[in-house]
Order: sequence, then structure tokens, then C-alpha cells
Amino acid sequence: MTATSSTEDVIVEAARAVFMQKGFAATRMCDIAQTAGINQALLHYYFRTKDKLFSIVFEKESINFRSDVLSILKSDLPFFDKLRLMVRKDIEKFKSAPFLPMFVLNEIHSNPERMLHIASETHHDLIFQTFRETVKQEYEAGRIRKVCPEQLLLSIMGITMFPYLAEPMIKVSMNLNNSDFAKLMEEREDHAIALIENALSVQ
Amino acid sequence: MTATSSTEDVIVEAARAVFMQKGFAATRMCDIAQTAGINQALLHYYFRTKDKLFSIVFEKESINFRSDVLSILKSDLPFFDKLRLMVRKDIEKFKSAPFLPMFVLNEIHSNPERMLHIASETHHDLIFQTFRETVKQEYEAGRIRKVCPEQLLLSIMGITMFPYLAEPMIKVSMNLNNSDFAKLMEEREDHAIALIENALSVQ
DNA sequence: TGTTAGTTTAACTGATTAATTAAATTTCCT
DNA sequence: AGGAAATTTAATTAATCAGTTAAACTAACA
Repeated sequence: MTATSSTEDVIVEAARAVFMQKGFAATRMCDIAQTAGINQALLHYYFRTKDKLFSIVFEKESINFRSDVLSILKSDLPFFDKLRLMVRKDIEKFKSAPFLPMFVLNEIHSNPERMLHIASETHHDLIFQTFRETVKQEYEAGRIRKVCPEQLLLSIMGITMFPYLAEPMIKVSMNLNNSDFAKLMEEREDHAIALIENALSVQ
Repeated sequence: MTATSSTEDVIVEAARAVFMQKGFAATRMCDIAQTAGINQALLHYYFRTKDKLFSIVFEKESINFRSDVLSILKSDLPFFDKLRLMVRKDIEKFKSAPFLPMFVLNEIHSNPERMLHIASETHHDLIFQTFRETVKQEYEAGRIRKVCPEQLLLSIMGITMFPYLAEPMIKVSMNLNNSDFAKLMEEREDHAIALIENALSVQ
């Protein structure tokens, strides 16, 4: 059982869980220790400071957050297939990590400079540029309605992410329990794709 | 001028600004005092604790956050006019209070029980039920495509709110300065409305 | 068996911060 | 002017929390 694969990983995983749920400021080191099933001294033995531990967690998650859509966009699939894949991949990801959007957006919000670093590491600009050109080609060829690519991207992201950003609010407003909500998210993929397709289809 | 642009109001307004930007945990009472242009002692003289001050701010904002769409939905306007009004009202609100969505969702996220109280005060369930029935009537009459009302509402909210939730990320990704971003949000109203209309139109 | 890394316990330091208090000062009302 | 409320100053208390340290224990392992 390969001893040492653990502890360090256990700590990072515990930190991930607590940071994601509470955010940086509200997270206590002793919460992380407790979640990891160890004591505070050992926490500092492995990761000297709260900031270092947070950086490790945030770096990882913020990269995971940014979809790797570049390969999809650069493929030679029909445009609607690209969109379908983008939406499906995102929703799948958020289903397995529902706190991810809130966590990342929230920490960027409270420390925007960090975003500069993330953006360069994840080729944000390149992804966005490719998306813009792809959309432009499509509407110039008359295969979709003319639409501002920036606005379209914001709409797609909003459609896929919002339910996870607002999960606690939605559950109460719509009177859903956990399994109702999960089911709604199951069905969401198809709804989202259909909505976007219909919105862009000519005629 | 006197009239009472009273100290009390000044404090609440300062608290609103700081809490909105930093969230509860990261907010310091001395920040609020400084923003209000007073000292910490006076803060406690008016509002004894941080929690009380926060409650006042949050209560107010969470009610403001919830659009008063009930009157729109119950009017006898054509459905698309209702949608247009809903979207316009929401985007207008967020343009003047861009931190509102992040603030409310974030605090609900870190303290979901609070949501129960808000929901009952703002008739969430009634609004949602009315929306559901309105949509159902429309697609049963064949005036719009058949669509799950829950999903549609989530999509509309995502489309209107997401840009404000992700503002710092968007600015970096799309390489926009403040005025670029503001302009994009100006144009967003029409984009959002057109997108939803096209998505729902039959044929 | 003895060494070493990993781990625990428990007490402590130092910094931050919410909250309190008393006394002094200012502002405003009558 | 006199008095009450508002506000400041400055010092203090109490709590929380990140981070440190030393001493002891445990298990692997050579």
C-alpha cells in the first residue's frame, strides 16, 4: 500500500474540500486538519502556510475550471457539433465538481490579479480568439444567424455554469431536494444544447 | 443639508460597499469605519455587532436581488414583451449594482439556511409558479417551442447574471478595460433578448 | 537493534480583530 | 448659555487564529 502516496494527498484533498465550500477567508487551518484526519502541527509540517496550501489548491482547480476547448474548436467538426461538445464537456465537469464555478469565480473576484497568471497559463486569449473566428466564419457563410461572438460566449457560459453557481438558491426557490436537482442537471445538457441551436439556426 | 443623510445611513452604505466587495469573512469593521469616514467606536455605538450590521445589509440586498417580476408576469402583455421586460429590468439593475449577484449567491452558498428566510419574504415560490404556468400556456397554445420552464428560467438567469458574476475573469480573458466591459454590457440587453426570442420562436 | 521519517500532543507566541469603555470634545437644539 | 446627543480618542479586553516548538511516540526498515 505504498505508504507515502498519502498524507500529502489527503491534506490537499481536504484543503480542496474546505476551501471550495468556505472560500479562503472563512477557512480555518484546523478545519482542514480535522477533515484530513490529522492535527494542525502536521499540516504545517507539510505545507508551511495557509497561503501556500491555498495556492496549490487554487492553481489546480482554476486550470481544471478552464475547459480545454481548443482541440474541439480546431477540429473539422460541423459548428453545431463543436458547440454540443463544448456544452456537454462543461456540464459533465460541473456535475462532478459542482462547487468549482463558485470557488474559482469567487476567489478571482476577491483577488483579480491572480487572474492574469491563470489566463496566461491556460491560453485564455487563444481559446477566445479561436472561438471568435469560428463564429464569424459561420455567420459569414450564412450557416448561423449573425451574432456577436463575445456575447454568445458569455451566454453559453452563463447557461452552463449558472445553475451550479446558484444551486442553494435554486433548490429553495424551486423546492427541489438533492436528487431533484441532480435530475434537473441531468436533463440540462439537452436543454442547453437545444436552446443554443435554436437560437442560432437561420430561419 | 443635514436632513438626515444621517450617520446611520452613511454607515449602512459603507458596510454595503465593503461587504459586497469582500464578503462577510474578509470584511474588517475598521474598513467599514474608514469607508464611512468615522471611527470604529461609533460603528459599535450604532450597530453593536458585525453580524447585526451584516444582516441589515444582506437582508436589504437579497430582497433587491430578487426581481419583482410578478407584476410583469401577471400583466396581459404578449409573452415576448414579458420576457423582454424581465431581461431588461434585470440587466439594468445589475448594471447599477454589478457586485450584487456575486454577493448574494456567495453568501447564500456559505450559509444556505439563510435562503429559506429570504425565499419566504420575497415570494420566490409564487413567482416561479407563475412563470411556469405562463410558459406552459404559451407552448400549449403553440406560440413558442415546447420547453421545460425550470430550464428556461435557469437559462435566462444565467444569461443575464453570468457576465456580472465573472466580470474580473471576462475582462482578462477578452482583454477588456472597464469602459470596454461597460459597453459590452450596454449591448448585452439586446443580444440577450434576441437570443431568447430566437430560441423560443416556432419555425 | 538502532535509526529515521512520520506523527501526535500540548503548550506557546504573536498578530489580528471584534468589541468595550471612559473620558474628552464637538455639534446641535432650546 | 446650558444641556443632551453625537462623535472622537485612545486604551483595553477577549477571542480567534496562523504559525512555532519541543518532547514523545510509532512504525518502517536497514
